[in-house]
Amino acid sequence: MPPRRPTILTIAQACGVTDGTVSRALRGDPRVRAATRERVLAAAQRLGYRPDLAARALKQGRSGLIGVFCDSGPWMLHNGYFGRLLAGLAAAAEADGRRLMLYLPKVEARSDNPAHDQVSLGGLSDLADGRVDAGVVVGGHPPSAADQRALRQSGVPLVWLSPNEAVPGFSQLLSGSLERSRQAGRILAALGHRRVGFFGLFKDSRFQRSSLKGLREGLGPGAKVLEVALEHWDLTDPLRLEPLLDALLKQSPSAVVIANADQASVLQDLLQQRGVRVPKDLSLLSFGPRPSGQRARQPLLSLLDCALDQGGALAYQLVREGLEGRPVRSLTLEWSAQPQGTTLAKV
Amino acid sequence: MPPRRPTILTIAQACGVTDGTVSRALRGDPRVRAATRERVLAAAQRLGYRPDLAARALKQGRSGLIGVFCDSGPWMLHNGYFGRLLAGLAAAAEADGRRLMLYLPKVEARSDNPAHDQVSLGGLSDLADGRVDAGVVVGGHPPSAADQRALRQSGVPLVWLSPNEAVPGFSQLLSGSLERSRQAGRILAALGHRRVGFFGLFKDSRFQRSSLKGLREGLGPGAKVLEVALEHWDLTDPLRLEPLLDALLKQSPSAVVIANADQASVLQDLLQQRGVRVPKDLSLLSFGPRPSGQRARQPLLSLLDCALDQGGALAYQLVREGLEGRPVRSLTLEWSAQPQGTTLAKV
DNA sequence: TTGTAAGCGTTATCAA
DNA sequence: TTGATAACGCTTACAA
Repeated sequence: MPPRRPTILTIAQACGVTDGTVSRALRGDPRVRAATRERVLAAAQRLGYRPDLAARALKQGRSGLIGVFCDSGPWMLHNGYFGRLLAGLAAAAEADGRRLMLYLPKVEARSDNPAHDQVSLGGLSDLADGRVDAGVVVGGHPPSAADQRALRQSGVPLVWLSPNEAVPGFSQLLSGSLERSRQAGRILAALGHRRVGFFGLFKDSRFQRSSLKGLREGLGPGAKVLEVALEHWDLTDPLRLEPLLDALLKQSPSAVVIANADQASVLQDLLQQRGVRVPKDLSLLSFGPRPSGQRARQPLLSLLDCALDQGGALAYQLVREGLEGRPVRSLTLEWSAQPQGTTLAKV
Repeated sequence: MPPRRPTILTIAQACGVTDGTVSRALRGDPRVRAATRERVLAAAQRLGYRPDLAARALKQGRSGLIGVFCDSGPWMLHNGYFGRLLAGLAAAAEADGRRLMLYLPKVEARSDNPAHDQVSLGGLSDLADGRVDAGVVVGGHPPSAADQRALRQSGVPLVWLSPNEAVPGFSQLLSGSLERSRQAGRILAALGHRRVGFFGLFKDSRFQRSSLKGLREGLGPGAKVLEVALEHWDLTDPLRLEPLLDALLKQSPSAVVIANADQASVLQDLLQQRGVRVPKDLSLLSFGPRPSGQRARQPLLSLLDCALDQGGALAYQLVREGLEGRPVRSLTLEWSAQPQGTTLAKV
């Protein structure tokens, strides 16, 4: 048996005081004699005491933990977009004395213990398990009515980090797909482009619809938008992209807007293989931080950028507001007006 | 005031039984009458009861949480290597009914509350705050003696995910930089390469030393290894890489081994700009999963791959062993023997 | 300035 | 089969 870790009572006995006094001394309460405080601190040091934050959380009713639910699995952690957002969120939380707890949807149901589902459904409403003070939901799936009810009832303030869904009653950080696409449209219109391809994701998804809407608005009347919708999360598989690209090229666009920057890299390579010169024959414009492996590309992919670290901090700001009981509200990520890169040309 | 969330006692009163009985009913204890159980379950359902896992953890002495300490900050989350490893770890933990809690080193010290440091040092030994059953440390910094002592004393089993450090007394998942470099050397030797450049990181770091050692062993006697050491974590900045690359090229290697695959992408671009034909003039070999934006490259970067998701699962395996009190041990990541890609040629 | 004691929500032991 | 009761480690009125 390993010796149990020292508690506040261990120290109390070592110092000949009671646990209440030790607690006060450790927390810097002024109502304790200087000599006593020193004895207590010395003993704590000597015994290697570390406060049990779980017990403290139970007593105080708050844990200092923020739950993060990644609704489409762990791959989000190393995704260029969500990963950066999460990193920003984590940094902001940590700087404010809170930590992140990860909740992932359950891949396979564990049915070995019949009571287990009562404990952990492995779903969104796990955020109401009493361990976190607030939650952040990252991803696009709209929550089920039951989950929404459970979470609303639990009183845990939630922030949604969704592409574009509007979840009533919760704070949200919207990705701004409408606004950024509108900006892209304006930039291309100014260069004279009238036939513009759009490489997006999932036909008729909210993301796709708002992107197309923004692009059309930005381009202005009379312009033609050629839609491509990849029906799969694997955005960079050349085998999936090639037929879509070839179909798009047949419609001879003068520019292509690509929702994902990693995907844009792959398309650059496919275009080169086809002898399509960028930006002479075709202009390219994409979004997001430049993929790290792409920084020496010639020509350099033009991007509308977004400070995703700051986006994460913004999400944390909403979390704080929720914890303070302030009313819910929505923020939208800001995308830079100037596309940096060299894959844009006049038509 | 929002109504407090229902507890086990709320249910007990609603059903006219005691809290003990409710607890038993909910947890599937056979020593409870079927009729009672049904009444309890119905009430739990109706009231929207969710067990407070924090309280349960306090009582049972284990929380089902694994602490993850990222020793060089949140950027690790979206790093191609660590991010994937973490994702694998998270998935394995979740499948086993445990969740991950993130610990990041504190960016700036909070000195507003003098007692705060007693509570949260923002360092490695925070893993002993009583909230996690075990910890995973990801990164290369060797732990301070004080941290090691604190953690050993706390009894929290720890697994180190380090490039190559050996931390005595703790389980480790080593990256296998020695073995993979040896494999790379053998492959190049078989193709006749005798002058091989190595693009690594931090001169005289353990990582660098073991990589060079493995490469030399694999190449065999008489071969010449030309070392390049980037002295910065920003691996893909073209401005930093260009002078190093030019210096290397002056020594006319016939092949270059590049430790990081993102970096290799940038180097591919820089080589193309310099008119160096790959693999005709220079063979390239790197490690790790192919960066997603690079999948349509011609020629395709040759890589020794490693299933990092499985690596994460392996790390979780070590965590489990620690929780079960089994002795500590070290595992090493396995790198595939066959380099996939087309940037290798005979000399 | 310190001690006492209640309680956070749960589980577990012992009686009944 | 159920009820009382004592923890788990900590905080915090209230009393002394």
